[in-house]
Amino acid sequence: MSRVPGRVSIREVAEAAGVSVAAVSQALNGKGRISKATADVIRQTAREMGFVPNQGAARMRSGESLLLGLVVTDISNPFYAELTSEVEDTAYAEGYLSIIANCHDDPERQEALLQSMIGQGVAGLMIVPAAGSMPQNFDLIHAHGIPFVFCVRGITDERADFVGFDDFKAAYAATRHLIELGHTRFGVIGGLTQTKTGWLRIDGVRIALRDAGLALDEAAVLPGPPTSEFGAEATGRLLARNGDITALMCHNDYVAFGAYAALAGKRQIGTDISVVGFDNVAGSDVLAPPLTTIGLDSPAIGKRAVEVLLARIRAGETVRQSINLAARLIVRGSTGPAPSAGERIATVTGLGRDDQQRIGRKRLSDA
Amino acid sequence: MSRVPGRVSIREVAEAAGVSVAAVSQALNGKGRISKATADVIRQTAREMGFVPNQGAARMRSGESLLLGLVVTDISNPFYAELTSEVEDTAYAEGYLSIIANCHDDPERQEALLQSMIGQGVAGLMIVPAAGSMPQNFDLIHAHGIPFVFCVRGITDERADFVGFDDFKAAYAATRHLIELGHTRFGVIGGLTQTKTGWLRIDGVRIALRDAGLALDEAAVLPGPPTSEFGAEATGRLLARNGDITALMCHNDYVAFGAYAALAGKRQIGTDISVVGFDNVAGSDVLAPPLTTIGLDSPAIGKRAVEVLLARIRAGETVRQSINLAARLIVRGSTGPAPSAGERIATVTGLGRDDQQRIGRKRLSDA
DNA sequence: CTGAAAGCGCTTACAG
DNA sequence: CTGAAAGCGCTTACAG
Repeated sequence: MSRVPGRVSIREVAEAAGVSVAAVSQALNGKGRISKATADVIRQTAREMGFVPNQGAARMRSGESLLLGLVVTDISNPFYAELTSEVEDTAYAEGYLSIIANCHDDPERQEALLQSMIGQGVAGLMIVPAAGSMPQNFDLIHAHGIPFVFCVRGITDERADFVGFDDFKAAYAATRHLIELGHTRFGVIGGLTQTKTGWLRIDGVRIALRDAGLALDEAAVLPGPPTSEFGAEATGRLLARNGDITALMCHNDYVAFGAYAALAGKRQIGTDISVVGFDNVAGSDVLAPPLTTIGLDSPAIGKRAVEVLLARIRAGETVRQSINLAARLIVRGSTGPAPSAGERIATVTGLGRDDQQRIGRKRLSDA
Repeated sequence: MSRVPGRVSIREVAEAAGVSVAAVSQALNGKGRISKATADVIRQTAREMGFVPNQGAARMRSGESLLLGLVVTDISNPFYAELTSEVEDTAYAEGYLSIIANCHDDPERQEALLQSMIGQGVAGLMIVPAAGSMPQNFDLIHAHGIPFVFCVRGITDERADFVGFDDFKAAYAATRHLIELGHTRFGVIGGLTQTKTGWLRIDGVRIALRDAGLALDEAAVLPGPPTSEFGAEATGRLLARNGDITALMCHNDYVAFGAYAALAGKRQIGTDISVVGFDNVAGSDVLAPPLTTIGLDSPAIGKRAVEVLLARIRAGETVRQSINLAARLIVRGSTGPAPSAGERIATVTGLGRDDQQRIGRKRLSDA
């Protein structure tokens, strides 16, 4: 009925080559015992006829799939665009095609997507879990015996692998940097405490201070949404209540953008107060002063996710792993010596702006 | 063998619900004559059992597919990331899943991808053809009766639809802008003349000048690769041979970046010489001076491509269409009055840098 | 309104 | 080394 006239089946190839369909299947897949001569004839015939095996039929019979699924928040976000691109490249190199989709942080859409991907027969799934996802949102995948790996955002789900960044270590390193510049009074803004990422980043600051014999004033910790609006508001509150802080750790760069706005005309960033962001988003390097931040290597996440997934698909049951790639501190003009530290160091910037632009998207080294 | 234990088939649902497999199929697809009562029981049973229909099997029998394929140059390129994201969103809204892949401008990889996608049973394909693609590279798709649409880059292939930008009109508009500023001596650099895009952009300049009663000095037209390296080199040659030009049309922003480098210390951009780019890539708004360029609305391309493809899939054979979306001239500081025009206008910028950043990724209105 | 059966295009034991 | 047949999970005429 909707049978396409042009589509040639394995049977037609078999007839044209004068062999059985089994012979064609074996010749094309290099399996079974077939003489080299017959196999060559068959392959040649298949090529001439424009034969493309129906993978759905093959998958149905053999149970083997050459399809991987990836669900991210939003492909157009540069961070995920890079992750996605690398996932596709890595999967392709291993012979897999990728079904890719946006969930837009909507758990329901995420669930619908996952179900559709299962229906298409994916061999495995990579998921950046939508905000608010619960382990039971992934029951269907598990019931179907499909391996899956969480990326970037962790979910406490012992059935899946995880590949992400070490938020704790990154926050710890950024805090060390500020401590070394002589800062002792810290503020921390942004980050939802119901998320692991939110907690870990705050903990990194807390523990780094403790390890240096300093204490984090818990009144100067203002958790909240990861937005520039919140950043501005929280900074305003901090200035009113804890006006003596000299170091401001922001949950991410957007929160830091808000902090910049709130500090304008009140404090000199990099001199009176040092500000640190997280993510190294586009624009963070062209602020005045450029923002010190944490660079995350999103392609590395994508690559590792595919590797972990394929290992599980191919090896079957193995021990679950949680992989945290190190992030990189990018020191720019927004951090400087604490004002109390008498002497003023001339310039504390990492890469100049020109360097940043030249390095461009692939600016981060693999950790 | 590799039969997954958890996977439940339509037969198991039928047994559990005490009906035939045909009844289950009809109930789940809303086809055939089934009493509402039975259908409800069946649907409930299927849900409880976590039944997910195997689309490969369904496709094999019905010939209907819910899979679309998209091949772009590089998903991590922001332009394609936005296009890709919009394609996925639009396809999802219509019930389709998207297989997405990078071809990295490699025609062989493109062909391999296309073949794999056919094997997976895509209902239609969207392709940004790899540089150097020939119509015969798409014979396989055509032979399989799969509708396809070219995006962004046109290929002279009457079997496919096309959705892209109107390069000619855009170049024409940019040239008009410069003519209105009093420029009469133009240089044009970059763009491969074996590509349609290359020709159309140059033609736009040529015809706009002719329509204004001016002539383009063909000696000041230097086609070449769309890179900043070529931009710098070509600008150097132009300065030596046609030092009197006051307006420089660049094939794209990267070529313009090269022109900036070559002009440094020799001409004041926006005063001595006006420069126009194409694409509004990241960074074009933070140059000194910010670059006047053409903004392309990549999400609009993606959306239209899906619409055109679905129309063909659903309606079967209809007349082929070629859709050119208008681009938008973004006037910034790199274009100003021609130096001969006595009086100097204070500032000629479009959006300020802050506006640009605020508008961000979705900066372009749909044409 | 419902069920039994054929068949979509493959792969895989199983005979020869 | 090669072929005939069963069966993967669906949908669709076709009987009842």
